[in-house]
Amino acid sequence: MPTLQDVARHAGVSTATVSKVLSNTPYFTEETRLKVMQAVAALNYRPNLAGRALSSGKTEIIAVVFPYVYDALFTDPFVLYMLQGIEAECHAEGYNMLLSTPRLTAAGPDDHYLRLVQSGYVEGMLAFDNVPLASVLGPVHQRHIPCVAIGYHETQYYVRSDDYAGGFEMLQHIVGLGHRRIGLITVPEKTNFSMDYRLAGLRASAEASGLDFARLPQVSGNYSIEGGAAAAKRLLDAYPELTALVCLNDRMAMGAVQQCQALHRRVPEDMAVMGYDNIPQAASMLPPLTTIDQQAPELGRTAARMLFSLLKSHTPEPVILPTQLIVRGSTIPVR
Amino acid sequence: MPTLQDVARHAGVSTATVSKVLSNTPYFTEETRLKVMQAVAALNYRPNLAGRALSSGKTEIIAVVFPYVYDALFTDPFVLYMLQGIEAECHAEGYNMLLSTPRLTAAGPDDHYLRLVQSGYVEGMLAFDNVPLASVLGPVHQRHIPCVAIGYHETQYYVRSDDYAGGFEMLQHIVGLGHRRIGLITVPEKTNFSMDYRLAGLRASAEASGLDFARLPQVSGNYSIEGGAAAAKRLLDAYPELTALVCLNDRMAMGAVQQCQALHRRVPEDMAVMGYDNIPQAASMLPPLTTIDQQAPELGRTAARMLFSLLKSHTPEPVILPTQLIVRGSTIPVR
DNA sequence: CTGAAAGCGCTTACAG
DNA sequence: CTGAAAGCGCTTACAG
Repeated sequence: MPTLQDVARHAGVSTATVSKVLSNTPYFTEETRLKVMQAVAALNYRPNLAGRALSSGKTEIIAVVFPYVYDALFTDPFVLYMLQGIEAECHAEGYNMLLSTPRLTAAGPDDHYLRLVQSGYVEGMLAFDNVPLASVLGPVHQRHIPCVAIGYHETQYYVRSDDYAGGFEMLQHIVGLGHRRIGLITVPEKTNFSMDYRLAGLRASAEASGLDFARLPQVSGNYSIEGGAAAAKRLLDAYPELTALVCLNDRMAMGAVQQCQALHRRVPEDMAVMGYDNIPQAASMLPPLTTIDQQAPELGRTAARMLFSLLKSHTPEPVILPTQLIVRGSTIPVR
Repeated sequence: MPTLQDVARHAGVSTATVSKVLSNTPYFTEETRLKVMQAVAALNYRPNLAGRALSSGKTEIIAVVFPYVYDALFTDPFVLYMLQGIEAECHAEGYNMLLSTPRLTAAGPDDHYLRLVQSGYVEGMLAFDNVPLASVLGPVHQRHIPCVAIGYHETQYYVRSDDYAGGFEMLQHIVGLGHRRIGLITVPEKTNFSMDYRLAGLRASAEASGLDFARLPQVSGNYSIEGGAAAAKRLLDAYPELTALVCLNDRMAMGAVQQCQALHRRVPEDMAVMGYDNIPQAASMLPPLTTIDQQAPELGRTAARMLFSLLKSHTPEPVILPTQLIVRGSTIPVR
């Protein structure tokens, strides 16, 4: 592969000149600029990023960190959806995404991750940091690597979706439709901060409506479609009088809808079902799913934008993205 | 951050010694080895990968390339599912994945991608190269970067799923259940090699069964759930006598099932519906979807294994992964 | 406006 | 068994 040296030789200038012309330093005559660009084109030169990284620290790589816990990472469409927003920004800025999937235990992230963080390879990090068990940010802060977190662990730069408000809105919608016999499909507490805040929003909403939250039947569904279906079955068996199921994510809601149909309860006529996330599939279910949009692509996009702002030595403000109620066919007024 | 120099000083040896000890070169006394390791631990040293990359070309990074065409990349669970297999191997080998998503047009991949390929940053590549429009491999071969392709473009090292056999098996199953009035939900030809081969398999199977393939009603569904639903509607409106719908992927099959239910055709009693891919959601639909398993995680895992084999200077054989018919509740014998 | 030279942090023949 | 030294391909004060 041709190097800077080759270009310099070909253009009859010094390597310093080539380097500066290529990084758009002003103060060059049009003539030398032209000579350089022609040599670059003639040799089809592209910079060796390892060389650049070593001398300047610029690698044009950011790490996107998704801790590898539960099955979420590779089965939740939400992940891919958020990645879409990150990709869009990276592409616009000419950066590459390095996908890091540390194994996370109470002792912290694994060694492979530590190695990456301290490798000098990544200019910045975007960390999905939402597991109460442990944060992935410790080693990042220690090395002073610019980082934006998506989640609730304490840190300077972060983006969050307003899960509390989303949870609040959710129950408000259901109650507004006249439902009072409401079953909740949740997840084990303290596995994910967002889920805990959604639940807190539900609780506040229930109390604001004069419902006794502690009395609402609640079963944990473990995130998946199957988990949602199983939870729905347990709820409906034990509480046949229910008229609405409120699920903390769309996948569990999908399972709940299927389970209702299998038990010959029509959705929405006999049972209102509501999800959370607004994953792409939610709109194309039958019936289409009422849900809370947490703007997954925008979440990723905003975090990426903040990171690039940081890399340009600005100090962006944390962002809490609003949620939005999306009413579709799976919820109608109670009969 | 501490450097090799720091470690050498701390241990009272040369940098060459530290470097060699860390790369497990033999011929060192237990004593110096110990001194080095203690210094490494004391300083919490981790190698700077840019330095290593520059001097040895080893970066511990492979690029995973998914061309950005259609909506597939960020909406198809299949992508994430395959990535899971790749991640597993990378993690085992201590490598990192750089996710590259070149915009692909007939003129080839975009400039950002070319820059990456020639950056000296990636030790090897795993390319999802399956779009007839253009290949992403040109610049990779030109720079002699070790590369394994997942797809049908011509290249030395590749992994494919046996789409032709899968297509064949598919129709064979449906015909074996006694169905003769079969509608096909496909995609536009020449947008994706795998799809074309599945279709070729269907054709061969039809002919082997004495069916006139050209006469089977066929509508293009454009990959998505909505596309599948719309295609199913057009088929059932025009050909109410159909008893089976064969869909070239699971997402379209999901849409087809929903459409059937919306039109009050019960699945599987009134209409058998079959998909292809065996994405995670297929098993948890209602009814669960009969499909062809193309072993997505194994596809990614095999490709990654081949690449690591290449990086160790072996010459792996191309692999064609067998497909497997997964019979679930969405297909039963014709009445 | 342009260039000589040092340096980023590693690895690797080559000597001994 | 260990080390001195060159070199990987860039960038960046510093001079002029």
